[in-house]
Amino acid sequence: MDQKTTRDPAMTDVARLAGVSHQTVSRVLNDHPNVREQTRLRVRAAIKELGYRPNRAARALVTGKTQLIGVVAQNSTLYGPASLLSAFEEAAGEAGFAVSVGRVKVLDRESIAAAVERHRDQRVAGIVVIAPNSSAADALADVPAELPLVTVDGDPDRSTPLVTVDQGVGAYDATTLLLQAGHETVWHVSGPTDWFDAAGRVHGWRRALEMHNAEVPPVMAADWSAASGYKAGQMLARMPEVTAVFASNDHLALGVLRAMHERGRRVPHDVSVVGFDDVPEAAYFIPPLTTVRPDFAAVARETLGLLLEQVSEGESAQSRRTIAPVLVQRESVAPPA
Amino acid sequence: MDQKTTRDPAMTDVARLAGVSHQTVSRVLNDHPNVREQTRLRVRAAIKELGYRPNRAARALVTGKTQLIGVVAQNSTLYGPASLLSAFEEAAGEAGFAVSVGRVKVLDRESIAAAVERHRDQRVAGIVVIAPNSSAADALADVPAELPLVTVDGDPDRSTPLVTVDQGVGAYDATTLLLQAGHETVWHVSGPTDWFDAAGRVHGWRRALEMHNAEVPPVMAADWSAASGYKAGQMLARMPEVTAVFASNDHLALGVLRAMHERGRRVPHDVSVVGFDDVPEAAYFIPPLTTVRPDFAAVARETLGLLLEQVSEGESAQSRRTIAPVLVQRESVAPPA
DNA sequence: CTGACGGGTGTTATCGCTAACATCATCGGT
DNA sequence: ACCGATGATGTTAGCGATAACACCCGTCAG
Repeated sequence: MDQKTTRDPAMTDVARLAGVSHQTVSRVLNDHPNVREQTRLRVRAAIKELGYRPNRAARALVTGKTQLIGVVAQNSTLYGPASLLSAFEEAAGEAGFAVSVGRVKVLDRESIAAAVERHRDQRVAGIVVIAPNSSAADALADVPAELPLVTVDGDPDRSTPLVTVDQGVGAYDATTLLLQAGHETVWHVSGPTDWFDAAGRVHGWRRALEMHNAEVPPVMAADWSAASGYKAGQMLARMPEVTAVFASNDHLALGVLRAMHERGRRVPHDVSVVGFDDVPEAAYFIPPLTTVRPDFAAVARETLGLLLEQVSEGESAQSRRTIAPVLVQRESVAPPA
Repeated sequence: MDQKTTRDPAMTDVARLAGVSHQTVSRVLNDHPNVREQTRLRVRAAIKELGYRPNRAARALVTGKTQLIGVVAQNSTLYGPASLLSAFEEAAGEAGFAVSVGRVKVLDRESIAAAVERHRDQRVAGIVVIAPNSSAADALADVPAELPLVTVDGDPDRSTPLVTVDQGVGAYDATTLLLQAGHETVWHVSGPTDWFDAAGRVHGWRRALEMHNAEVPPVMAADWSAASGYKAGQMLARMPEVTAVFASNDHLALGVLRAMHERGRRVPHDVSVVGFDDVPEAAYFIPPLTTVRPDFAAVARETLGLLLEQVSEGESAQSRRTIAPVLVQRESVAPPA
């Protein structure tokens, strides 16, 4: 009954059952044109009957190509990167590619290089690096040019193919919303300054202020955590002239919200707050947070597209794609009192 | 200068350079004992000089085995699952295995079966399924028995190899802490009842209450979100007899914290609260949250170990490993007023 | 009527590796 | 000095696919 040692059916088994050569089976599998319809059907039936599944290793060996994409990402559970990764895995899966993730503890040159090496060992068709800060971007210099590579959230000033959320536009829109509500100026609690995302948001915020001839207050630098948002919020809450705050992400915004609340400054009645990311909880903050929503699924799709272009055309297209985020208006913004 | 068409060096190239046969190179690579030290060094040098890297496809073809592990996980950004996945990828990477992640939108039988099929197409050495609820666990019946499989966070009542956090112990400890602080009983805000994690925590909580002859209040069922924690918290805040709450995760706890705060019930002076998960922000909640910390890295290690055991021994060990979480005491627990 | 053409199919070589067996020294025991 | 055991290495045969070419057959133009 049990034939444990029975090996999986191979192409020749299918060929024998269908009464054709294995090469014809291969042609059916790869949709070659010159196969009679009747033969095609016979082969298909045999494949089904045997439960045949092509051996990717054999195919990779002869073609020299795999259907694998390597991703290098930091070992973090921050909402943005995690969502992006998740979306990318889904998009790649739908396109018939498997995704191999190489996690890295810190984004330094050495770790990234090692992760890239591991992926090359696997003969991946291409690599995606989520490189949100400059040390990560630096590490990409080591990647051999012939390996298809796309950077996500990387350095906008570099020439590698890059897909990123348009931080500037998102921040500009958020800031403008606050100014148009009537606020004289908008304060900003920023993410870590060596992150491109954070830098881009600072830039967009400043541009909006300048565009409206508003005073540009000093940037409150923080990391991405609610804790640091809270600290920054405590300072802002003490300053009566602060009536509008744009936080670089929703967790920072949460910290600000809390600090304001503790100080008795009501949001949005006394102070308006806007975040960035639209984390799932944002709609349930008190008050529900107006924020900027990046389309991670779109970023993932574009990344995959750019990578596959390089894979098939061989050329490293010096290309860049930017995804505009949308402003999600909820209840944390109002005109100044 | 540019030899684009030059193919990667193969084993025979290394052999030629080292003046040995390709088989000897293979022996060096696989640490076979019968190779003279001097030869070994010569081969190593040649490998280095050529920048040779073994072709995994060729090896997989002849051995019939890959160094790939498939993971099936839900496409979610919940803290627990995301941390677990991240830790697993790291552990597997260190053990020389690549991880291919198959994301699934919903944990139903069909989606999971499809994801498993995709992994089988890739000839993965084994599969890990993060199966936190019963529909996911049901789907595992379809997985062929010969494929090494480990379930994480799965059904404790099933016979598949399983690694999981000891929800019962964690909940028991949390509840006991509150009882020993002097509270008459402890209320519980639970996660979705079809999740094994949530069920296990309910169980541990109830066991602790019964052990101490405390009254068992009705379970407040919620999902995992802060929003639902807030709703449950609003009810609890209105009930003066409620002095202690154990929430099934930190986000729920956050919602409870907020509801209490709004109602003017101070934590921990009037009401004590304990969470579960120890999310990074938990230490910065107001007040810093006492919670239960699962060791995701340990779960990942055990999962990998169990899987590799199956891979190498062929037998599907009917095994189960449980990781005890630790109670992290911060400032959200105090004796009743 | 014939030869060029092209659609449908089979045959053979090959990818880069490991398994299995073959070969050839070297060595210790009697 | 002979012989089998052992160690170090080479030789050969696949693994399961695709690529390249060969082949057979109609069809159609000249």
